[in-house]
Amino acid sequence: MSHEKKDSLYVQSVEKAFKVLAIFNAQQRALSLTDVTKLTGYNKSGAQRFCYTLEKLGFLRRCHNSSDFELTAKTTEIGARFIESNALVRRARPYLHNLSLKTEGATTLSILDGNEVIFVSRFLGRDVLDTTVTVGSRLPIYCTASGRAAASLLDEQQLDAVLNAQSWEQRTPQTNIDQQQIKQQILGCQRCGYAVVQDQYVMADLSLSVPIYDSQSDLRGAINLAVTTANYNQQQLIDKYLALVQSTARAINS
Amino acid sequence: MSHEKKDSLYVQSVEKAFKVLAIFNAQQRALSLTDVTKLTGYNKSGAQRFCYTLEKLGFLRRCHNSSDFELTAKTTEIGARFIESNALVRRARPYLHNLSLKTEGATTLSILDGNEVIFVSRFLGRDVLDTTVTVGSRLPIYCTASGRAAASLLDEQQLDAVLNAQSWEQRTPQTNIDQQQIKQQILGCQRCGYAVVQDQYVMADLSLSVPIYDSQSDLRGAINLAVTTANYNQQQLIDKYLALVQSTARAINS
DNA sequence: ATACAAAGTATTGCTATGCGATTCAAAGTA
DNA sequence: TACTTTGAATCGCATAGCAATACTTTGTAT
Repeated sequence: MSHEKKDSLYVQSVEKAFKVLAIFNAQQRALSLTDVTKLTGYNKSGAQRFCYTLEKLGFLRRCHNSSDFELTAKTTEIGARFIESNALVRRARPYLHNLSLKTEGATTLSILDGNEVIFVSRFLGRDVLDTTVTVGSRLPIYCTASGRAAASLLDEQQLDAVLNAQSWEQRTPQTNIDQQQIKQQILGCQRCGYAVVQDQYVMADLSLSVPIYDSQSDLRGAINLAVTTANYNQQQLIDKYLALVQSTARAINS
Repeated sequence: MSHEKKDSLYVQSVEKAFKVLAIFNAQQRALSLTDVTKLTGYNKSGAQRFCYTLEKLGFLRRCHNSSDFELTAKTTEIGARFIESNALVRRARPYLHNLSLKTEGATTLSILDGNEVIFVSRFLGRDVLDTTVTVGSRLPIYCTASGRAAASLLDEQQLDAVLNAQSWEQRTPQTNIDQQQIKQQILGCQRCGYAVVQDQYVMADLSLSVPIYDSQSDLRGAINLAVTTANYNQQQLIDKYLALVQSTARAINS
């Protein structure tokens, strides 16, 4: 993160504040001041100042009956304005909704951001394991269909850079963490125009993704249809819905 | 916002950075540096410094083929961690999903934040006008069922304060902006335990809300079922679904 | 109960950081 | 080509943010 920014325009306090917000997550929902010092590396004064400021601004609050801090609903506001304003997201939404209704699967639009994709639109159908992933969730490239499809829009040099930066965790017993194999699969997506991934990020998840490139905004991403392995296998999914997902992507792209 | 904070713990740069992010919205998606100076009141240098910093941090980027700034998908990340970590949101999600599937309407969970509610979970059904509102959207109390239901959990003094702070816009030709009448309606919700609102925020929207209080976290909010006036009138909606929405709320509360 | 430890809160003086004025460069207009 | 407007870079100065420390509260062990 802080690559020796001796940059006179760079306001360090802003980075520090965001770093405090960034240490909160599902595993660390409630953090004391001393937790914050440990997780950020700041000293007591710094942690105190930034927590205090973020509390005043309404992005942190004290947990009920405790002096610990937690995120507030207000943290969702900034991102919501992105979602509401982004042309690609707005354009894609009705198509994704429709696709979810027709297939009863979960549909998402993701956008490539750095070495991961971020979910920016999501519709859950009947046939879906509702995991905790939501709009705003950041997911790796190597073990998600969305990630692989989006990454297939990169040239080989960019792709290598992105793959080198993956954390390569064994998320499920099935997760393939062989970088060379994944690279070949993504290059395969480049040719066939879609990615299918099963049991790689969570078990029982079977996903079919098609890349999306918005030339207007120069954003790379993918739309994804997720179903459960209880109801489909890979071939069935492709046979039944590949054409539909691809035509949805075409509609969004135009 | 900046109520004379001569507070030595308060880091003003953080506030300034968030203010820059806050000027972006659906109407103002792409802003030049001079736009930013005008909308924030900062001078050229300040606007430059904060835009530069936020760009480095990845929350702003340049629009394609332009020097204007726009929000990035990364802005959704902080909020996503709230959504993923908040106990109430996690608990409510499957119930809301179910309610949406059963009714084919759109369901939401909102949380009271200051003088508005914020959508923190949302499921769209078949029968729904997909507006631009999403998770993270901030909505007024006076003209939404969610807002009124949530506000019905406040005592009279708090309620008056919240109502006094509303902006009382005539959002549709039907919007009731009579503060006294709205107050009476919210006091009515307190007694009957639900709120029904039609055509107040957008036309053709018909919503039924029940308040939610999470004693664990001391959060006040509401769940909402929205359908279109094309398919239901108020009485039909109540007859058909009030009991279901109420039992959903009970399930979430326990 | 009392002493002790640990965590949170408040204060203060110092200086590095962020400030705004200004200059420089580029792009768009007439 | 001159002129206007906007964005990028530079630079001393003062103040905003810093770390140390003192104070207060809460929890724990004796």
